[in-house]
Amino acid sequence: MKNVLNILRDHIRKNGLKDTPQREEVLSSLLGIGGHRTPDEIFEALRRRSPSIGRATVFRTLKLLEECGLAGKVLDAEGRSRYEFAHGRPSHDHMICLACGALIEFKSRAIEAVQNRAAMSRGFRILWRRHELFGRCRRCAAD
Amino acid sequence: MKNVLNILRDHIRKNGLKDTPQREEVLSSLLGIGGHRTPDEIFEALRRRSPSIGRATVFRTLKLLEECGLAGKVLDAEGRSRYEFAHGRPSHDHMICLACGALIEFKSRAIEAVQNRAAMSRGFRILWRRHELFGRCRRCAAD
DNA sequence: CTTTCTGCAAACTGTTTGCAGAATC
DNA sequence: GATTCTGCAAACAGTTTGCAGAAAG
Repeated sequence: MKNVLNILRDHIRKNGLKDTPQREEVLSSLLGIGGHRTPDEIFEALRRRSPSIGRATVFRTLKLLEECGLAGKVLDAEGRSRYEFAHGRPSHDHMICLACGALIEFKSRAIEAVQNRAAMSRGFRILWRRHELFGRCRRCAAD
Repeated sequence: MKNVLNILRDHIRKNGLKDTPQREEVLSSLLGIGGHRTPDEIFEALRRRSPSIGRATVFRTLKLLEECGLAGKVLDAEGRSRYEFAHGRPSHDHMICLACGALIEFKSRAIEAVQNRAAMSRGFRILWRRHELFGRCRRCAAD
């Protein structure tokens, strides 16, 4: 937790930005509630502790966290963005249950290898990936 | 072309819907302009031939085409939806150039195999997939 | 002649932006 | 003190919906 905060603070200092309580609160909220959250979920969670926080600040801060690698963005089945805490976590893919909304992470070296090979052969340089499987999780599989 | 129209007509009849010129025009426009298009691009293209067409009709019809398997939806880098003509085409993945917006399709049996294996082992049933690589295409690779 | 469809405008959702005052450096 | 940040409200983009009249079956 301390080191994560420091990553944020370093990024802020290096870029001549300002260290504000709101920015640290958004980060700790993202860390605290865990999982894959919409900006609004994070906003509502924060609002309980700091009722004066604004929705725009949450959006702006999540973008900032994304820039310094502390947060990752996933698009859910409807194209809404969801953020997850991302630092130090290997890149991973998602299975998204259309029935209950569960987000299951998985990772596969094999997929990355194939991605890299496909990109290479077309002269394409990958900057980031979106790999999401939509369907039904084990619990919802029995319709 | 004839057979594609018939797929649409069959779907319409089977579901007690009505066959309208607008619906056939949206389909032929999607076919005609090709590629991956936003609803608005299709709307504007159609408007040149049929100035009275409404934006809502295009949205409603694209959803209809998706239901009968004639159109597929991809989310672009910003999360906007783009449609492509889909009938009879094997499922495929996309590389999206962040510099010029080019959409490159590719397909890999290996990726599908890994996807299926990963899903299977977690009791997950895949209904559809989203697999998009974002980066720079060959032409834009030299920054 | 019943039901569905269209085009329009208004509503809605998720996100961004302009601004005046507050906080940080 | 200069600059950045916040919270608010308004703006915005993409998409959906309610409705009255038009078209299809």
